[in-house]
Amino acid sequence: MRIPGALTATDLTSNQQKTKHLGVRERHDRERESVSRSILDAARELFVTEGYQHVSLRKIAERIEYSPAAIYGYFASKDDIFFALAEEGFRLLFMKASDDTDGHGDPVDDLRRMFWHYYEFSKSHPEYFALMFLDRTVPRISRDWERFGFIGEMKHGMVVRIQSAIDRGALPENTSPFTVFRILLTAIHGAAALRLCDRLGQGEDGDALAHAMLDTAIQGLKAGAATGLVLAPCPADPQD
Amino acid sequence: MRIPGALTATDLTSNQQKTKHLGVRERHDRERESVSRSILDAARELFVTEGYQHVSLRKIAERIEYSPAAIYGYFASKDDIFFALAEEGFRLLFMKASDDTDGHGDPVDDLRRMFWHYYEFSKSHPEYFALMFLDRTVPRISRDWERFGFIGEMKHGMVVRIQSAIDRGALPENTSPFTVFRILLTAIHGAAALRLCDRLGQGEDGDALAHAMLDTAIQGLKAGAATGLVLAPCPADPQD
DNA sequence: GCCGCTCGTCTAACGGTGTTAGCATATTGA
DNA sequence: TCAATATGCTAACACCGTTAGACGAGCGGC
Repeated sequence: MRIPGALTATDLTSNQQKTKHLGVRERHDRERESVSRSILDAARELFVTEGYQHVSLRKIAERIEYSPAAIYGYFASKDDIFFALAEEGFRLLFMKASDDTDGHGDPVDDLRRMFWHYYEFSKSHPEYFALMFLDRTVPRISRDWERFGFIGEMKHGMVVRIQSAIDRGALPENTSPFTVFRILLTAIHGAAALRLCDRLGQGEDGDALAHAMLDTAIQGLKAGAATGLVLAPCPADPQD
Repeated sequence: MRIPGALTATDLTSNQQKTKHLGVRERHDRERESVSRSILDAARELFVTEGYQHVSLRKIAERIEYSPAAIYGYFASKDDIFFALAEEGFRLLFMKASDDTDGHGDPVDDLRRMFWHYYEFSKSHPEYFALMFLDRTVPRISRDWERFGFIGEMKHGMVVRIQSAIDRGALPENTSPFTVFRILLTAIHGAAALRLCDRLGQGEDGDALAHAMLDTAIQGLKAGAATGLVLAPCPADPQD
């Protein structure tokens, strides 16, 4: 067994003996995580270059110089690898979206930028995006929404920012921030999905479409298309 | 060789001899089409019940009581079967959308119903819809848009209806019907895709979201969010 | 009527997939 | 030193899309 980039067991033998048996399990855990990490890294790189569908466990195993069966010591199935990568994807999207918590400029512009990140993410990390929001072959992801607890926090943060924009006059007063969240996400998702699934007309500008779609939806909300309407907030969310 | 529902060769032997060699090719063609039809029927039924990804040529072959290899006499590849089904799907969507060419009631309502069909189609024919608008594993479909010539006609018909709605005051005068088409299609596509890909919150009402999204987009266009903006009409379309 | 020929189907296989069983081995704790 | 555990491996199972080659039925021309 070779674990690239990690200390081998023999390197630490003397240290381990000095400290009796303390830290042995920790080293084990570290080694396990190292292999697990390399599996995920290999899978991610292969997804980006070869495309989700054409990546096999054998290719991943070959890349990390392990046997295909060895992977099952770390992940229960191929789905589980995708699952772990999806979590990384959500953290990535969350980081991108939260690093410009402006909230002091034009509130409409704030709304726009908030959801534009979603579209940008679909371009910069297409494989992650497909995994998280498009793919119908990894069904468990939708059943385990709540397993990613931080998604709730992420959503909550955006709802707060939306409420702030409403308070600053960007949208009519009696507009539900949940509804705004849903509507704008749906709008930008439509543009992102059409572009990523290659369903635009030939030569059509996806960016222009996404921009126009977002503007149109915001304008529609501004005109009060959804005032008084409350699209149920996800029950899994903290009701606040 | 058994072709269910079709006359066997021996049944027609006497007739063929009476008319010398006339009609032999026609019978051949009929038989070919009958088998081809049964392949498509089996594939469609299996897609609906088992889901696109889990249908194999072997299952299709078993269903029609042929060997897997026999299918290759009718379709060059598994992709080609999907391709043929996609064409059926577009014709289906076209029929549904064109059977209520109203154009005399409320023009806004006319717009709404026009695109609501798209959403309804995504519910009534999810496998067709996924094939036509979501799936990223059948890449040739996007490269061969123009192979479905009638899609151009379909689009044209909708653009005409949109222009009619504009003329009747549903939207500002200097609004491009192409832009309206693109925007509303994107909006309703977002809702349909989120629902079909199972990415809504648990218990969230997809219909309500789709309705609100469509209304919001129409309201936004009404408010002039896209006046003067021309999202390039697909070059493959007849420029009119 | 007989002989090539075409056509359609079959069996068998190739190279691939996700996954599992069982064996070997190295490292652990006593 | 010895049993136990962990973790890798090989080999296989049951699939997949696809192809090569054999076989046989029906056809057109002689």
